[in-house]
Amino acid sequence: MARAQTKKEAILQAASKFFAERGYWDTSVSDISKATGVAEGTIFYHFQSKEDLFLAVLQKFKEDFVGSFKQHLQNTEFANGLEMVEGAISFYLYQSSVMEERFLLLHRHHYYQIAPNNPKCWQYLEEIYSGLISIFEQAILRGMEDGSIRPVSPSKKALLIFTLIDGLVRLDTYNLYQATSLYEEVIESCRCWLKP
Amino acid sequence: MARAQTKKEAILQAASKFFAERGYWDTSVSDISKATGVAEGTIFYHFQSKEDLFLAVLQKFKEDFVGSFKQHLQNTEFANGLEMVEGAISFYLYQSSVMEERFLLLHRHHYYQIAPNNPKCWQYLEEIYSGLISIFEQAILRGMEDGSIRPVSPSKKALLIFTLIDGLVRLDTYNLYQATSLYEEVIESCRCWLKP
Amino acid sequence: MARAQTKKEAILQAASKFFAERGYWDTSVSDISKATGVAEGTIFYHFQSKEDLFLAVLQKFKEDFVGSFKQHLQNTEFANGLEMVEGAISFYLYQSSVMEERFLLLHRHHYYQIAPNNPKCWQYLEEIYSGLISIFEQAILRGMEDGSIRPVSPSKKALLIFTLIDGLVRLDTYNLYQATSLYEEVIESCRCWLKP
Amino acid sequence: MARAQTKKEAILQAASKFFAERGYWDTSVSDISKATGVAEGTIFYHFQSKEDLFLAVLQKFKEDFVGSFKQHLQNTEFANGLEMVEGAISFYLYQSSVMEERFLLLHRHHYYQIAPNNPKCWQYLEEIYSGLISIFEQAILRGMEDGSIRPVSPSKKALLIFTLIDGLVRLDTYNLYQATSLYEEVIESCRCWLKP
DNA sequence: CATGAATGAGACTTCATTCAT
DNA sequence: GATGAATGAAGTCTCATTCAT
Repeated sequence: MARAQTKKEAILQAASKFFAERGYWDTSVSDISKATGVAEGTIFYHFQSKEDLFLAVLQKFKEDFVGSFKQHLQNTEFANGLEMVEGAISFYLYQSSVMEERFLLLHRHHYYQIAPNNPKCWQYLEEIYSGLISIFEQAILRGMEDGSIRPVSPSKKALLIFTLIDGLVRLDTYNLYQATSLYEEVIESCRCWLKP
Repeated sequence: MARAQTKKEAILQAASKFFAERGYWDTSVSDISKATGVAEGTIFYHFQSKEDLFLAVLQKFKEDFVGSFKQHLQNTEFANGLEMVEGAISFYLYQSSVMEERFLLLHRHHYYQIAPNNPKCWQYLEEIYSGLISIFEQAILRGMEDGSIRPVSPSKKALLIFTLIDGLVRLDTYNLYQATSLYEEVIESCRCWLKP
Repeated sequence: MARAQTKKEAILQAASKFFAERGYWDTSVSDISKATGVAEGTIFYHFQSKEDLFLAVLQKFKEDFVGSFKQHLQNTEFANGLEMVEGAISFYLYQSSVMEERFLLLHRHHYYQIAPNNPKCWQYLEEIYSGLISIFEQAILRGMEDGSIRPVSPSKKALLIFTLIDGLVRLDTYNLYQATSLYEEVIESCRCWLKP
Repeated sequence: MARAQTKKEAILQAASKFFAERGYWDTSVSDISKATGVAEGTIFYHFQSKEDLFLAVLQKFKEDFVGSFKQHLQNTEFANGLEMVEGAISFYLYQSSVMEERFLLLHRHHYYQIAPNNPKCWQYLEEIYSGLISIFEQAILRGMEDGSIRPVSPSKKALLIFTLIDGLVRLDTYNLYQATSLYEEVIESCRCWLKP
């Protein structure tokens, strides 16, 4: 993690870590204060409220994660659309093993306690999910164009694929199943859905 | 919801509802007390602690949900294993539309804050998941025997199918996507994985 | 401890033990109920309140302890008054090493929180102390008559001797000093006060 | 009592008074809050817990009382060691009549419920007692050197003398006996133990 | 910009006591 | 005689938030 340049950044970083690892309700403003060495008052100087801080963390997460995902795929050469889908799956599963923290933040449930009464939270959440799903959708579209993928409903299949791999990561994060060990099976199963 | 016969049942019912809808941390014992008309002290007379109450809710959920699922499949005639898999998928998705509360309880994240320090919570959680997944596994095994399903790894495919539909229900519950509208697509996709 | 014949006795015995070992405030009626297998309601059937139960324990203590002390001295032959004083000291220190529980009850401070508002508690307490002190006083009187003790104020010296050995037992009970190891020194010191 | 300069001091003073007069268990944090006009939350801001507050009170007591005792003896001229012992006895008995509160805190039993599980409490307690006893021990040593006291075991006699006068103060505080009226008798009795 | 003492509402929990059975 | 479910007041403690500096 890059060293924070300002107190505001330090707060954001620590909050990110705590919210991901312990969850929203189990993280106190005092925890963040102690971990950063920043006074409690200062946190409320930079962020209107704890909820506001959470939203800032969520926004940063959205930009970082969805952005880095898109960028990775743009910087990589894929022979065709099918391989791009597989590349996206790989990247997602790989990220989950090296950056568990990020996924914990995504899979924590606290959104759904804040979101119903907070349009902004709701908006970020939708943007994250549709951002991720659209990545798969576009890969499928490309595959249909280049013939590596048979004619399917791109949006529906993208949704299914995303749901599948996100669900696996979740089971993994909770230590219920060593789901990522299913890597070959997952790739194979998705290929089965898409190949001509 | 059936009217509770005893105060203990009433507490259990109200706690179930609150934990599912609001989550563990956002439900106070006082909330349950007010909703049931039972004194706070009475709740602690019947349950050692709030966490103990949560465990009782979880156990009841396990017995009710996994039990009713298994029973439904036993009471229904299926032409072959593949149809049994599809029946299980249908039942799961149907349940999610009529008993949203149950799935909210299943998908809440609070387990994962309690489970690490509470073996019993962990045990219930594992039993719920392995109970549900084994339902699919057995249907696949039957299908492989009667030839309606091609040779696959039953445990791996069962895990994938469960992950897929459970993930869809989750997105639905959160109102992110009208995932159950994908019913036909899901059935078709799973058939693609299994048919000979 | 003799097995209790009635529930009331069982309550009294368990309460005695708990009040001595844990103190009044750290003993709950529920503790006594669990330890005896007697229902909580039953305790309040036999004793008006927790304070009332405490008073019953105190009264029993008074009768048992002061009584057994007096009896021991009556049943023992002493060559003269001085030896009787020494015998009383021995008995007190010996009791403290074999029946620590009794002394804990005596030395616990809770009396002084109950006594100010409860004449009965006050009365028991005075009776216990004056009972014990009068034992020493009478031995001194006997010693002055038979010439084994020089002329002193019996009441004052009795009070000093009692204070001394009771204080030592207290330090011992608290594990602050191995006070009973001072046995020889104590006997010698008291003899110094009394010998002709 | 000096007027408190800060809220923390005010809390400490009020806690001191309550713990001494009513004891630990019969003093609630709310009592201290009401008596000082300080919010309950503030008490927990300055002291981690009620037990922590008690420890702070105990430490202050140790420093104040043992310190002022030692200082008094240093600032007073004594003809010899025996007179110094008598001076210490006088000071102790005098203090008990003018600063009853201090002795109540010392004689309360609550230490012995906290100390077994709290090394710091245990340490303070030992320091208080050994501090007080060593005062008498040093006076005896001086007396043995200057010949005003006959050869005795300084540590054992110091312990006996302390136990005696501390026990008397306790009986006095509890209003069981007007023990300080025994002043002459006590002095005479100790002299009997020590004089050549 | 930043601080940290102070707050008070509300959290979980304990417990002596009551009362219908 | 005996029970145990039920109570509610009171306990300790947490925490997001405010405000004077």
